[in-house]
Amino acid sequence: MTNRKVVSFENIKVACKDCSLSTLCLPMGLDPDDVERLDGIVKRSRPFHRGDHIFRESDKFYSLRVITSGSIKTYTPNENGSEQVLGFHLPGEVIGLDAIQNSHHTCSAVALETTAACDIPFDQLESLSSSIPSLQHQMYRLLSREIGHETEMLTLLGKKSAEERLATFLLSFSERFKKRGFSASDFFLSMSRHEIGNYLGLAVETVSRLFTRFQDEELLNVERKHVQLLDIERLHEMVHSNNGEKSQQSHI
Amino acid sequence: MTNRKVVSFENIKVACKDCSLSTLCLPMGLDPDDVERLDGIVKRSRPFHRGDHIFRESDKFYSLRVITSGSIKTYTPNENGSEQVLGFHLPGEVIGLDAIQNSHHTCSAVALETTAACDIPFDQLESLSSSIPSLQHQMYRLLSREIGHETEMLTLLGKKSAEERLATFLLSFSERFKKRGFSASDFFLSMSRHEIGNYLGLAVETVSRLFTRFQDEELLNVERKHVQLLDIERLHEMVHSNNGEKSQQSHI
DNA sequence: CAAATCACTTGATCCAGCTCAATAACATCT
DNA sequence: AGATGTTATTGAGCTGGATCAAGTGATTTG
Repeated sequence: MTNRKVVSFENIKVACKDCSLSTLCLPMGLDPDDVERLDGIVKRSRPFHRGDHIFRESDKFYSLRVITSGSIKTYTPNENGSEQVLGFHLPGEVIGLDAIQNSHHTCSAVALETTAACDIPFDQLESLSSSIPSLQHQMYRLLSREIGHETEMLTLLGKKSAEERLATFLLSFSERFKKRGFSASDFFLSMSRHEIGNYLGLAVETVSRLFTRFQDEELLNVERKHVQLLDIERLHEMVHSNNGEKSQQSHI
Repeated sequence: MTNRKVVSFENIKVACKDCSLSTLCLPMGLDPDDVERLDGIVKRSRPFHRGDHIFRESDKFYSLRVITSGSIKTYTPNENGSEQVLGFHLPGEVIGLDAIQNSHHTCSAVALETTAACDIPFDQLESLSSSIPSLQHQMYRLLSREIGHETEMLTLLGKKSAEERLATFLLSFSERFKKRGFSASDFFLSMSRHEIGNYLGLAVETVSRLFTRFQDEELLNVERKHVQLLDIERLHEMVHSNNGEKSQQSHI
């Protein structure tokens, strides 16, 4: 999906200050000196291939990961083999935040394609953030933002129709790709229909039918994983335009 | 109840070290000295009455709040007057964490009954946490735990049946009351059926019918807001016992 | 106190999205 | 290239929970 030309993997690590993601990632808003110090604790992990796990639920938690290229999904495995997909993550996004609370991962993360990540040992990050107020601030914001995202997902799953869910999903990717310098209207989704459905609380068949319908309505073209949004405007309306339904209110 | 020597009569504040919630709240795991320092920035806010807002969506964010008595609900108002209930909060729980990200509240909080709260100015908390590593750690854990909670809600809303949702809801209150020294099987719910339904992604009527059915099945007695759980065991089974359905998996 | 309002319950009906089933399009392997 | 497995699409029919409608208690108001 994202052929970022970060030379080659293995040993070469791009310094944070030279990384194209620095405006999305932790260094955001830090002084150059502080970025340097942060850089000192960041490690580049080996590249992951499609299907490789970055971590698994109940693994001991050592470090946060920042995706640098590729994409991953996080999910909670259930006892019986079913799962709930929690999110799809693109370069610049931090995963593992849920694991801070008790030093164990509460979800699993798996690469959806060839993926590289930076590794930030949390204990070191923690002490570093004690001495760099803006880094601490950045961490608080990051965690808070994650809460905000999940809150939006709660509304999506609690109140929105299937069509609104898929539209929201597509627009989210559109914006995130755009923010990363890719096309907002022409991209590849690295996950399966099944995973999309699971994430959105819908059956695969529903997702598939919606794609077909959106295409019939000339909202987009879709060919397997390749999506071209033709009418982003109308997708937005679909999402915001009042779910204006029954005004579900719960008076005090 | 030891009073600190603070100005007004309304501002009589129990010191953190003497507060019965200290094992649930921020001071958890802090040295006495550090609790003292934390105590220095905590203010007791005026009591709120049923229906009073603690804060509203888009209000400027100044401080986190810790409920000390009573209960509140948080919700995101939609343009059209509908809303999504995000959570119900009991003494010892911290609200406002979502607002750190951009200094504005992203949800509203309203008292469900007469409620008191502590007020922790966030900028002061932030600088204090720079100099008290265990407080910083506690903050990271708190934020991470919130992410974990929301993650569980995502699974609830994405995959669970109405009956599983209500059972989960009841058990959550049971445990939280227990942790606060109240009965795990006999309690009052401060929110309406409507609010429960909104929170769980269900219609009021469904919630009402489920209460009736649970009562018929001798899982509980319910009389308006008064709930007595008769078979917590079976409620647990209902939740965990595999939703053993169709093993929704999304293979990579 | 009755009247009005609000919260909850119960019944009847409906429908969005699920399940089941068959087929089609790819992908991977030998 | 063919065989096998996986992923996506499409159709048909079913169902859990929503919606609509009516009634019953509580609670508040005058």
